[in-house]
Amino acid sequence: MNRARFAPETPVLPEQERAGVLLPLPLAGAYDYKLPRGVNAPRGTVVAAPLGNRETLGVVWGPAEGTVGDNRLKIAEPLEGLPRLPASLCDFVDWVSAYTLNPPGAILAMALRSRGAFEPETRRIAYVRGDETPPRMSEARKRVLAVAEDGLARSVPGLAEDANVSSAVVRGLIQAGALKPTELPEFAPFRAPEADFTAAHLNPDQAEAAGVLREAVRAHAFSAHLLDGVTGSGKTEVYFEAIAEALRQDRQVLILLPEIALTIQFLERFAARFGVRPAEWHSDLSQKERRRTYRAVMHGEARVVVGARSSLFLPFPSLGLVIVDEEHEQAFKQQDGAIYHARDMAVVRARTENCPVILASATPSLESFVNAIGGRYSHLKLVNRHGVAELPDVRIVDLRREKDADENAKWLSPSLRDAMTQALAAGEQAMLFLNRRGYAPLTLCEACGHKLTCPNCSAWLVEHRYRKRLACHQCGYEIPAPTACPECKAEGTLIACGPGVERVAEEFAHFFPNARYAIASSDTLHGPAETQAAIRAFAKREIDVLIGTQIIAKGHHFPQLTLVGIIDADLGGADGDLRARERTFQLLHQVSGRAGRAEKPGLVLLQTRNPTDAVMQALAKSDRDGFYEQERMYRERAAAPPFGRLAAIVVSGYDGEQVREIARQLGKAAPPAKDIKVWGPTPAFYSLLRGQTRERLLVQAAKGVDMQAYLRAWLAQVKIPAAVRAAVDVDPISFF
DNA sequence: AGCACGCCGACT
DNA sequence: GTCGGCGTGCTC
Repeated sequence: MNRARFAPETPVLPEQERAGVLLPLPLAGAYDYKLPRGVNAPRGTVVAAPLGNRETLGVVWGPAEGTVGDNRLKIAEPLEGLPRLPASLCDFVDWVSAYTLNPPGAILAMALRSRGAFEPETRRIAYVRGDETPPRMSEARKRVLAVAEDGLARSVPGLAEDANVSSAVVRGLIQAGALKPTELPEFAPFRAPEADFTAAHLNPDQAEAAGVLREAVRAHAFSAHLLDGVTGSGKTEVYFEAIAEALRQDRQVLILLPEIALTIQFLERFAARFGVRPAEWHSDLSQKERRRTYRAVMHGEARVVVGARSSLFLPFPSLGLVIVDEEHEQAFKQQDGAIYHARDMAVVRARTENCPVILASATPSLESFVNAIGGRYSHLKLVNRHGVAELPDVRIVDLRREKDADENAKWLSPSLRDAMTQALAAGEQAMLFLNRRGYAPLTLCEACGHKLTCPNCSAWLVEHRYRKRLACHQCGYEIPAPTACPECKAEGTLIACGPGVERVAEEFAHFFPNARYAIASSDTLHGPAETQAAIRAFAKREIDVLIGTQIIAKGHHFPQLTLVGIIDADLGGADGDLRARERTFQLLHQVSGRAGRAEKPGLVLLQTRNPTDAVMQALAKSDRDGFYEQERMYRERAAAPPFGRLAAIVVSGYDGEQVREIARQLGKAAPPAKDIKVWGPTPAFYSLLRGQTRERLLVQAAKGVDMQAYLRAWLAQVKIPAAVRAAVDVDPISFF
């Protein structure tokens, strides 16, 4: 690490400064360190801190606490030549720590996640043609000089390779002065997006929303905005205008996308508007790319960053706008390590940065909807659908009533098959949607009733017939599909229960042997590349029917797609989860939105056994706001979020008995409090996951209650052994 | 998170 | 008799 150097002769000051230094480790708080004599390091200063027999990064967090004896303090040395972490980021780390009940160092670790970013820059020496002519010339030397003629700087191995000589030849030429060294910058710089690279063409709705957002960016103050517009209404163009304004104001922008939406298409769209791609931040970046991007953000050189959850913790020195696209997506909820919701934390980050935040969605989360209705967020509605005549016609197919003459038909109702026949005859495209990967979600033995389950998880093994394997979708455990029951050993008695996309495709192929179709799901055997290929083939009309999971619900506009069949609209509605209905509505609404084109509205067939259910009715009547209103009232009556508060504690570990014991102790230790109820412990939905037993406790509190204070007081009562983990999830979104 | 210290099995 | 398994505890 590049520490500051201090001459040993530095005059001794009367007092050596001490400071509280936060280390990126899950420790209870900051540690006291001495600073080198004469050094005064403000909050945010990055230091190299000795710890035990090693050295770690740390950040000056505040004044020393003084609880540890002066003689035991080690010296933390500020790293030279690097900016401090912005004070606003330090405040944000503290806030997230207090809110999620994670130690501050654990949150700081997320902000220092690029290991190499604080190492000194490596110098890269390259060579160009020098002034000297070598005293002795050879064929090999001539070739090298010929390569160098173009004036481009190359490394020694680069020159040797291009000239097809050994590096000894190159070195000889360097010695002779025929090649001279130059220093290359470590990384290619990020090019700045241009606010006015192309002009936007906005309809009046869009222009109005863009005006509000531009004004908010110019205000340099916190404000929150729900950009609420149906699929195809042009939300992206609108928030691009806010980005342009932030660029004009010389400020940085963070765009958060759910993992799945981080696509080439988005980057290209951005480049078309601003001239260059934005910087990217996500888990697949190589170490080098991380370092480059982190440093560019830290120096203010990366102006716009598009990232997944973890980009929230980047050290922007002048953040002027935060955008969360598809803000309702569950993918924003970080479930391991520190548990947090990136959408909520994005609002907090914007507040600590004193800048606006835009939440964009066609189907907002109920929380955001309530905030917008209640006036806490500005509500920017886009109602016009670009290039599409009208909303699709959504019809309910009551599976209880449809009698099927054809006994081969298990998942495709007569109505759906008829509509399909018509669409294909008219030369149009169709989509079949089922949010379930594989062939069948359950395999059981007809003879003994044994269900095939994962040995590490309390989950069924899902058959993947194409691969001839059974797989656990929780932990990745896989076995070749057995021919005999592992329990009773009977041969040929295993039967597949229920449909997955592969099985729907099989039935489709049976009824439409001449149709061209493909399956798209996130399965790794077909691979993401194959899934993208299927979607591209569909877009290019090389296939007529796309059968897939939620992967086909997002993005993409298919102009010839007029029919969407939803195989099982009830899936995911019955698990008793608080947000199950909201999620089902969001997903089905999104899938339905795929259907329709300029001249002809689309048709959506919704197969269900609960035709009177509010979700189905809202979809059939295109009554989104009615559904939200009903859901809002339901939550309000139940004092459920956002009208009440929830927290969950998940106790997990490999020793099941120990886990249950600790969970019991926690349950007993819950302090009685007015307005707070504690439920459980009960086994979690997956009571066994990756070999770990899991027990769950749920805390339900009235809206004004200080949930964190209660949880802290409670958890302090119980000693949690190292082999057991008690993970606190404030504002859980699913009850798993 | 690392890393050391500390008590119980198969080996240079 | 040691080398080494990872359980428990500490790091300013």
